[in-house]
Amino acid sequence: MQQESYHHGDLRNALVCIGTELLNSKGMSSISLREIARTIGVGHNAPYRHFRNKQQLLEAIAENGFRQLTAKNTRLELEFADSPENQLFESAMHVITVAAHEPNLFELMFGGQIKPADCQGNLKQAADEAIQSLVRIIQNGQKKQQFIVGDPVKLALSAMSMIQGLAMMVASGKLRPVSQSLETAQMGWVENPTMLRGMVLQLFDVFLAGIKQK
Amino acid sequence: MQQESYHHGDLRNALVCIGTELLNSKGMSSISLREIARTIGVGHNAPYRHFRNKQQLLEAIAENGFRQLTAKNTRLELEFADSPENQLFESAMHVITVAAHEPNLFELMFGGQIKPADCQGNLKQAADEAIQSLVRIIQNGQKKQQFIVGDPVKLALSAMSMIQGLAMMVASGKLRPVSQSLETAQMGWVENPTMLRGMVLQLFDVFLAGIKQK
DNA sequence: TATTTATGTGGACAGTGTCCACATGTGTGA
DNA sequence: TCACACATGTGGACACTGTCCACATAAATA
Repeated sequence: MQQESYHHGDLRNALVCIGTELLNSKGMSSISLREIARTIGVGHNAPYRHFRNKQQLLEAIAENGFRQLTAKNTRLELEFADSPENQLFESAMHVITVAAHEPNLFELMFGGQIKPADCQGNLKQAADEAIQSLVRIIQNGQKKQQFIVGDPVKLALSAMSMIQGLAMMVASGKLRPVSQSLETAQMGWVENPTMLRGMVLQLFDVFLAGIKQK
Repeated sequence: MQQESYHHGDLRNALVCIGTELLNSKGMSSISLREIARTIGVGHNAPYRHFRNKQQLLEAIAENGFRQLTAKNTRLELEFADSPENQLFESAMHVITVAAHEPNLFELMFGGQIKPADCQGNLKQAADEAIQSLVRIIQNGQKKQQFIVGDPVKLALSAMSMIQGLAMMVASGKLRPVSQSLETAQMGWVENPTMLRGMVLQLFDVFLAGIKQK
């Protein structure tokens, strides 16, 4: 399985791949370039042949994440071609699922560690494409007169805020589905996917009520 | 100004205070216990007399942040006693302002570094109080029949999602106010407070449309 | 006043990101 | 085919980090 040659052959990819795994298992604050290299079985300096520094590797990992979001949204457009509302909900659900299953990747992508505006090139482009794929979903809804008229970018940003907010609370473990009374309102964890989906549906309804064409 | 005595006198407070400053200026990933200690002018081990480890100091900083949010919300209830809608908007605006001015503190509070559910004691309590102060604002609106009926906790979570999402995008520099067409839709920075407020107002409208009593 | 307790100090250790000089392959032009 | 440039990987070094330890000092207490 392991090739013993001096040159790895596909180290850049391996770094992003193992980096993502380690990010998810060890967490944002304790991930280290050296451990990634060690895991791959390569010297602690090899990564520097492919990335200028640790930050650049993190950016590559995030870029990868954004591309997957875009791809998912594009697939959803086809899968729910007749219902932009479903496209929007499933898109949200997907982001939230990522937030629940890979909270550290989610935080890397949408947290402060990485500022797409600050870095030119691939990362910024990937992030822009992700937001544009959401704008397209909004436009689908407007064309079918299911969503209110208005600047689709603003609606998309609004939707994205809602989605991000939910995802963020899920990712950071601050949301709990069952909370009947004021006294027990608290931040907590969502135990299983079914509950998660139901909860998201409920909260999403409030947002949809604001965006739906009457 | 500086007392030269062996004992600092109020080191715990100084750690939280200077820690917050350094967090905001240096950023989440490059803040260090040793530099905080150095800045205060105390040995690199002194902090360990007040916090078990770095994580606990970070939690104390976050706790402080949550308490300030709660205090702000309580003040807003009085200031806009006749308009829960204003209470809600100004509360959101405040969170978003914190996100814009102290993005690192914001990220510490709402990011994955800290999980209130995991830590008992003061931090969890402070975080719960913050969310409950928002629930109270929602209830104010329901009492005045300005907001739709329904579980106030769910509405508050929904509002919080919206607010968090906006704040997150602002904090991480992924939001830009001017983006007319699909082609130019991108993540960018918000240049000034006036624009920020206007933009938040617009996006918030979508959410309010869903929560307002008709 | 004597002693316990709270608080601060310095040294040590393993681990980190990043720089450097050097080693080893791989591909290219003569 | 061969010499050589270039891409890629290695090990050593450095400053810095979080955390542990034993020790020092001040404050509180008996």
